[in-house]
Parts: sequence; C-alpha cells; structure tokens
Amino acid sequence: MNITRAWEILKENGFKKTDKRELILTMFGETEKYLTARDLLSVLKKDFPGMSYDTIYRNLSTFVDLGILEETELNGERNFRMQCESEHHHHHFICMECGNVKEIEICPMEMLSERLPGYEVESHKFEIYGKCSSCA
Amino acid sequence: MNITRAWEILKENGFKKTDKRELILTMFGETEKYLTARDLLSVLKKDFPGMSYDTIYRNLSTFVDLGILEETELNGERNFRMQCESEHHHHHFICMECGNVKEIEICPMEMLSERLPGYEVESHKFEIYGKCSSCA
DNA sequence: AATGTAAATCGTAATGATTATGAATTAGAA
DNA sequence: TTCTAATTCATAATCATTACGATTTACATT
Repeated sequence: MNITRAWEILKENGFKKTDKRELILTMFGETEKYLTARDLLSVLKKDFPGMSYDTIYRNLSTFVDLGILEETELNGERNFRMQCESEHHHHHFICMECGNVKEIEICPMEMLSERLPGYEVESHKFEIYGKCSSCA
Repeated sequence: MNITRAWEILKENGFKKTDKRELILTMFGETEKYLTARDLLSVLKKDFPGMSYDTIYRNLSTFVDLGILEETELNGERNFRMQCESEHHHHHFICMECGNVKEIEICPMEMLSERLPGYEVESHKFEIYGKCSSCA
C-alpha cells in the first residue's frame, strides 16, 4: 500500500483530505514497522501541538476499516502499520528488538481446515515473535 | 490441570492456601472456557463483597507465572483458562459464540523454523476463531 | 494453643489506553 | 463565495489494569 493509493481509497469512500491525515499516512509510509497511537501523537504534536488522541484513534479506525492499515495487539497495546502490498494472504515475523516485520508466506490454515469438520472458521491469528537477523 | 495439582504447585512455591484462591481455582476448574478478570469478580463478589481487582489480578498473574493458567488476549481484554493437561505443545480453536475451546494438535512452527535463517524465534501465537460445531 | 511474621487481602486511588462529547473549524461541493 | 457535512479541538469519561498503605490471615515455630 502506498500513500497515493490510500488517498484514492479515502476519496472513493467520501473522506476528506486533511493535513492531519496527510501526516499520519506519511508516518506510516516512511516505516514498515508497527506504530502505536502514542508513537504517532508524540511525533505529530511537533507540527500540531493541539492534536488530540481523538483525531489519532478516529483516523486509525477509519484506515483499518478501509484496509489501508493493518492492526495487531502487542503488550496490551494496539499497533498499526501500512497494509502489505502482497496480494496473497500471509503472516508476520515481528522483531521485538527493532520492530522490523518480515512476511511469512506460509499459512497454517491451508493444511488445517480439513481437520476441523463442522467448525466454522471465521478468522485466525498467526504471528511469530523474536529477534531478526540484524538484532540476533 | 486439575485443582489438586494447582495447589501442589502453589505449595511448592511457597504460596498460601486462601479462600479467595480456592474460589478462583474452582471457577476455572468448572469450565474449559476463557474467563476475564471481570467474569471472575462478578461471581466472587457474591461470596466476598469486599473482593477487589487487586486480589483477582494478583492471583491471575501468579497462576500464569506458575503455569496453572494460560492467557490470551481477546477484544482488548486479557482472558484466562486452566492450562491444558496435554503435555505436548498445541494451539486453540476458540468459539466466539459460546467460548468453547478445542485443541489443535498441529503447530505451524515445526515446518517453519527452517524458513527463518538467522532469525531467533522466541515465541509465537496461533489461534483460530469461529463457531464450534454446536454453534455453527 | 499462643505467638510472630511474611504473605495476602481490602479499600481505594492512580495509571494508561481508548472512546466520547459538544463546540469550533475546515474541506470541498454547489 | 457560500453552505454543509466532515473533521478537529479541548477536554472529560470510561474501561482495564496496576499500585499503595493499612489491615488481616495462613502457617511455621515456640
């Protein structure tokens, strides 16, 4: 996902172009790591001292709903990052040291669905945590 | 994990036998579902009106540390349940309707470690959510 | 059984993340 | 330029969780 595409999606869904959204998207565009609401606010405060959590969280929710961002929970905090370009379903290795994310191409559900007769699978979560090659 | 074994572990580690712990363990012993701190308190308040979250959370942490309970995060809340008897590593299907839990014997990490050269895997999370056969 | 002491609990307050609200501002269409 | 709904601001409320000092309790020891 790139910023241009993000704006397209926003426009298609009737959302307006604001300087706050611009900055938030820019921040996500510049990193592949997961960011928290706090991460964003601490940076955005510099340009917009009046910026409030309301603005952050409201936009994060919008972006997740529109598939611009993806979300996960780490240490009891919601974390967000740009939705992956990869068109195919995949999972993540997350480095707990530097925050870098590596895509895992394999999905365990492929070989598992047949093992759950009668069960209706709605979603699943598969994430690996550890140290990336640079941090290890 | 049964309650008798839980008390053994507590005793081994120098923890005392209290009526609060007794009730908490009983609640977990009666269900295979995940419970939240709120779930516990709402029931325990009946027997101990003065019971506080401090007591609940302190004991939940203790139990998790000792391997008596296992923990997961669902909808932004910490959820706990009796640690599975199964001696071998496994994962869970969790029914979002009734809360029932089914053990998944397969672990995706087995066939994945070799695909992460240089990466140091510390932990992983694999959970499946949906409706169990009764609820589907 | 009485005593001593560390552990556990109580009552309550603090914290941290997230959500909500009403007033003021602004983007973008008309 | 004007209008209006969307957005933001400023602030407060909520919810889950953690912390703290005072009190009580389990249980080992005498």
